[in-house]
Amino acid sequence: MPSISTVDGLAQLSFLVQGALERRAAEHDVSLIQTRLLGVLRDRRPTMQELAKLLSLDKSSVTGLIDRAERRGLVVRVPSPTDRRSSLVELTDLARDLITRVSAAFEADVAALVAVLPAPDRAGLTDLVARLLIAHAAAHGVDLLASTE
Amino acid sequence: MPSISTVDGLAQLSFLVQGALERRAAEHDVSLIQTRLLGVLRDRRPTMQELAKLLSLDKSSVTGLIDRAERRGLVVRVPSPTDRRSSLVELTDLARDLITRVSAAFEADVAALVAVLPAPDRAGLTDLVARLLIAHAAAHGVDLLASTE
DNA sequence: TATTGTTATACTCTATAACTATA
DNA sequence: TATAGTTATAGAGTATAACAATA
Repeated sequence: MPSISTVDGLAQLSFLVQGALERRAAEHDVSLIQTRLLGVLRDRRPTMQELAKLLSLDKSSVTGLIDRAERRGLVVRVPSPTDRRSSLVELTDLARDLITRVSAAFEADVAALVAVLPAPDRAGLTDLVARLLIAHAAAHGVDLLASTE
Repeated sequence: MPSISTVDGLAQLSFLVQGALERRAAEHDVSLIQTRLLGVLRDRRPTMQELAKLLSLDKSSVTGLIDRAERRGLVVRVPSPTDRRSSLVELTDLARDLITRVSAAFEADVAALVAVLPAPDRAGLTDLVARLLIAHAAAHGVDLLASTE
């Protein structure tokens, strides 16, 4: 059997998983970053500033990102009630529908990927991955990267 | 303990791994796609056409990608000896140096990530991931996605 | 005729710097 | 003065369509 190092294996797996997400998003004509945006907004209503932090982007990049998403009817800017300089960004129902469908397709992809493993091994994998993520989050603070969707 | 589903866990892990690669590449002013390009060229000297297939890009996108890489001294176009319409693309020594350093830093990142697991668990993870990748490659043909570097 | 690669064009995504309007 | 957000600008990355050169 071809031996794969831990590093190579995780790297290849990450390409596989990201590729699946990108493909499923593309089916609905959204990019990976737009998908991440929608995912982040699923349970938040941040300011542009906060969004920039959440996505690790410059504020001017967020302006463009939200402009395009708003033009497509996926998000709306709501004036902040407490600061007249500031806007809050929130999802539209259209976007909620969209991410629900993208998520479902993506989850099916990943489920199919791991379906080749017998159930006990699958459980073992899930456990090991969870331990990695928990240890990483503990070491680096709550990591934003999360929230696929 | 927070329970994480298999799908969510793999998705989050993939963001973590890709983020590390992207960060390390950025330290040397190369993008993720340029890094993938260099990785693919490490053991190949493909035509533009073949490169497009390997990277899942349109041929016109590859023209631009190679233009920019060539301008930076990372690759060269060599006339094909057998077809005067065609060029072969190959790495320069500069690029080999670059990917060696990016790879080393990235591998250290991933090694640090998995270092929290005891050795036997780490071995178990590697084995499970390898089995996933092998099964996937068998089902989908040799998958190009591979070749992190 | 078909294939290889480039060019023209258009759009997304990103950052830096300068700006406006609040605070 | 400092902060929130936008605009102007520049560049990477991507695709489609039309094209030139070669097969």
